[in-house]
Amino acid sequence: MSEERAELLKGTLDMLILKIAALGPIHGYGIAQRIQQISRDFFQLQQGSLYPALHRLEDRGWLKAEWKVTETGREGKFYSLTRKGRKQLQSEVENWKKLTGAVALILRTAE
Amino acid sequence: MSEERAELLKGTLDMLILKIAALGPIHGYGIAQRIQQISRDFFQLQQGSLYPALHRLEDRGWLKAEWKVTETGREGKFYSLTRKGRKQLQSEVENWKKLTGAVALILRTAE
DNA sequence: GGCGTATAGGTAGAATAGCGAGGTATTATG
DNA sequence: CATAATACCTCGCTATTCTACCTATACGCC
Repeated sequence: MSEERAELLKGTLDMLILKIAALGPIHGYGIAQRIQQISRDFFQLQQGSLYPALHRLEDRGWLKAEWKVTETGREGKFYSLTRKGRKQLQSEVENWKKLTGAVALILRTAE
Repeated sequence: MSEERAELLKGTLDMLILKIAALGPIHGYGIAQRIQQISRDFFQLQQGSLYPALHRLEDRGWLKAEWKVTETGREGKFYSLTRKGRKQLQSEVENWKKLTGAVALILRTAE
């Protein structure tokens, strides 16, 4: 019954991954670490969510991947945004702002 | 290919319904209308989402329902928050703030 | 040398949410 | 009398996320 569950990300995952990848080529494992660090441990991205998401984004033509060697000397799949991915990120951010704005309107409603 | 799709609510639906119901007993159809109005048409709650959600919230003991007659003279199922529902709403709002805060941190990250 | 941990990749199956499409019935309006 | 709006509902599909697994390599430590 201990409620220490790892906080989940409701549909924002794609946007967050695209945003991190937009900062420069980065491998999957690194994306998860970055998201966790920047969010101050709020988001704890599971590998079972991470990798399927990366493949999904690649399939949709928003990310492209390239195998390279990391600083730590192992093989890693480095992802970067395509032009389509950059557009997608823009539109997702825009929609996110509208959505949070709409939610705020409702939450602000007084009794 | 016209992109006039009805905007969706990513996991915020329960919170929004609870919030509207917290304003006073209201029937399902009215909840959908209110959400749409207050959000300035951003959220267009479909009935196929609405009613299953209401039943879900009732099953979990967050809403209680009562049949009454509406102002327009028909039968309607009026929902109001239980004590548990009030707690749930509080915690969902709190979590929502944390989540949007965490997302903001990541989106704010400069190139 | 051997062991554990962190790093790096992945899959499979289950649960869940939301949506589209369909249905019923009543009241109001032209 | 037909249509729109109100009010309730269900079924089946899809997409997303999670849990639980699996593999392999590099590094530090005993």
